[in-house]
Amino acid sequence: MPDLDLHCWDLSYAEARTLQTTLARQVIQYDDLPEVRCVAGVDVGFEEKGSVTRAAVAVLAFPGLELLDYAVAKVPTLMPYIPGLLSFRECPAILEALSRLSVQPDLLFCDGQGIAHPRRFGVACHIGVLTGLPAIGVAKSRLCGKSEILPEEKGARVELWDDNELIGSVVRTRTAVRPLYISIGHRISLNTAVHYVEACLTRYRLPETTRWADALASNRGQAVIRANQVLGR
DNA sequence: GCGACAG
DNA sequence: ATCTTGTCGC
Repeated sequence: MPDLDLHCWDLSYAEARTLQTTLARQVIQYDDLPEVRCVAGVDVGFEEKGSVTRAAVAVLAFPGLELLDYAVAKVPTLMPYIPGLLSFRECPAILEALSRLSVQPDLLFCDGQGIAHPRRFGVACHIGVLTGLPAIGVAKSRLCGKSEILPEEKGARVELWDDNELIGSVVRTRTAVRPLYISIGHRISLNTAVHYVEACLTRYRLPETTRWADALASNRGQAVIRANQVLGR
């Protein structure tokens, strides 16, 4: 095993790509997760014209989806957004937020791709491998790969392929809305990943995990108040 | 050389 | 991602 500095984030783009290719071999692409009693969603936003990265994590009970815990972290932004290198920009803040949780999730939903990535190492894989947590990539748009036309009805699902590899699923979570791109992050199979995403849906395009994280990460403090009410404080 | 391109 | 209100459509 090479001596890698996994927590050095200000890398050259070439170094970052090489690290992705190396770490991709550590992704576990089959089901290796405990009984799922709580799931978490992560979301990242930016402040101060992008100089500050803000990450929010929301932990929900499963399958009830009640909010159990949450955490928000702000750290200086070190990398710009480069397609394919998103995780190097967002991971520091996400890891900090995860470390502040008092309830650790059994499964993590990440905004962005898992293995549906040019080097099979999107942000969901990066967070999964570094934390050891089972993780799923839940992206709102496509980074790479091709798929057949997706029917308009809720529940429709087609495979996402790239370079003769099955890298993800394109899933219609509501009728006539843009689909979600779901892929393996770590310690879970594609079918199980899609199963859990669908189990966290209510009446919206995004799973509740992501919706809670979005609300907590947004600038309006209303969400935090709501969170405190739910937590009984 | 010409697009494509998670958030 | 972010700047931002009301508005059109299923």
